[in-house]
Amino acid sequence: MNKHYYITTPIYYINDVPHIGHAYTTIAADVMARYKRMCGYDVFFLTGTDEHGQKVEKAAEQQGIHPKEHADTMVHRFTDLWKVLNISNDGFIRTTEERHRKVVQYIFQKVYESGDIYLGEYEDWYCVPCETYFTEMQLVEGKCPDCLRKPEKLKEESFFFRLSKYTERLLGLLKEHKDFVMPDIRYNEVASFVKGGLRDLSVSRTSFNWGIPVPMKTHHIIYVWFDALANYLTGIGFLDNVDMFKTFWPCDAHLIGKDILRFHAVYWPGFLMSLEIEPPKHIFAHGWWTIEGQKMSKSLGNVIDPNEIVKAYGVDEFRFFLFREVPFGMDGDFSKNAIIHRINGDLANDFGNLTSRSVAMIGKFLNGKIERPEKKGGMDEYVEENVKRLVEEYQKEMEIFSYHKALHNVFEIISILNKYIDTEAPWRLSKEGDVRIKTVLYNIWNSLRIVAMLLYPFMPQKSEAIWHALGIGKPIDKVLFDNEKVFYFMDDISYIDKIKPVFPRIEE
RNA sequence: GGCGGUGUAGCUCAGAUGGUUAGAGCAUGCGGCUCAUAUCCGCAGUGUCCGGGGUUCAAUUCCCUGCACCGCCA
Repeated sequence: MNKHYYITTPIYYINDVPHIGHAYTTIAADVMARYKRMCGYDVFFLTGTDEHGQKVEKAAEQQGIHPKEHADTMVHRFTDLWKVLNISNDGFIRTTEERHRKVVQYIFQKVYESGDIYLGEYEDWYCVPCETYFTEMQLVEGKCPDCLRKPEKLKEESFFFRLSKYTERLLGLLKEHKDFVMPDIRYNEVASFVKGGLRDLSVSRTSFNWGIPVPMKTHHIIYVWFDALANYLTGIGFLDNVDMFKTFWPCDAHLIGKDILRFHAVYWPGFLMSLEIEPPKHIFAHGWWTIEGQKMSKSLGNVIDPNEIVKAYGVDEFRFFLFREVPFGMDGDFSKNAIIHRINGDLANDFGNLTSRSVAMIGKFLNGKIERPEKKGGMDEYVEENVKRLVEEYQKEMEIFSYHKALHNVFEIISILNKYIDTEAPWRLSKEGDVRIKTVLYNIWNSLRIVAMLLYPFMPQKSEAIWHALGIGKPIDKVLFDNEKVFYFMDDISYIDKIKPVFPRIEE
């Protein structure tokens, strides 16, 4: 029985222009997917697009095309970006797919039959000039918060999900699984929200048509979260591939932005409880990125296209920056200065230069091949022990999505290696004809090989490049973590010598 | 308004069941090496640990209170 791992991103709204936030969640999931594969797991990594709703309907109408046609065009903005960002997703789901329609209608029907969905009336405020709906709470002194005109009250027949019924069970779930919602701050938020009592949830609309019809009343459209969340079931074959579904469910981790926490941590397990399906194991909510210290917004015009960032700095550099700069879970700031700083400091100076000097020394002092270590001394033991220790730390941190700390441990190794070289001065050992140069360069070669592997989930291409520089031919993405985390001698390597910088400095 | 969080070096942050010189990275200054991408290594700092009060032999760390900022909810 293989180990399995199922990780998801949210499905992104097809009308949105992909930005750094979309890239962030997706890369975060990709990092974990790659890490878990390396650890020998059979991974299913799912992402996709949410293609229903009024906005899509309207956008299509304006262009005089069918909403599906509109979606078919727009979806490429996401799928193309995932190619650029080197995303290794195993599945991609679009809510307009037939397999999804079946699942959503099936579960709606089932929940309805169990009595957890009932027909009621939904009240809402609608500002005609702004063409926007508001809840009672959003109104400013009874007026539209945007134009301050008086909105009209709309009453709409709607199906409701009996969420209130699940308050106690949700509290139980939270109590038993302290890591159901991560990080801790988010757990507390969810817990206090549920403690406050839950209201039933409107799960259908009659005010637009673009969506999946309610099976027993087809002029009702199944509303956003009921439709969207179900993608996590559809994506792994809920109705059409029962074996696969059983293999991967319950989901190991839903990665999301903090804005959609409640839907994932409260509504979703509520739906699943009604369906008698196990809830996911973890919901991880990450923070937001500001741009040059400012909130990202269309009106400020500071929304950056991730494609542009990649063009300017490189994919792996971008991927690395996102998780090195800010603890995963917290908010962060993306600035030109910060990314250049990270690239020059961490990647070019510390790591890249370490790689350069190491391979150059193997070329110069050992004729391009590592040799079996002969004699130990100096920092040799210290280096091996610490690499071992830091690899273990790295693994612990990766398990709990502490990417930032995991990377910190990797850079600790890099720092030790730079000191090691300085202390042992292989150029001196060489001049003196000391055989220990074999040991020192063997240790450096091994440590670097391990470092490249540790960085692989974050920087797949650069890691592969470094393995090549180390003379290793086997593809890094097929490697097993446990086999590679130890020091070993390898005869079957190609000639190692000076290389072009893997991470060139960026001149400011 | 309710609940929760944060406030530590120029910047970003870590930290201690209370106890001798409060840490890291970056930035700054000085020194060293030459294998290396003018990279790397070493040394040097600097701090009213938000304000006030309390408990204690001893608080930046615990308690109370005030201020500021942030998050969730209403």
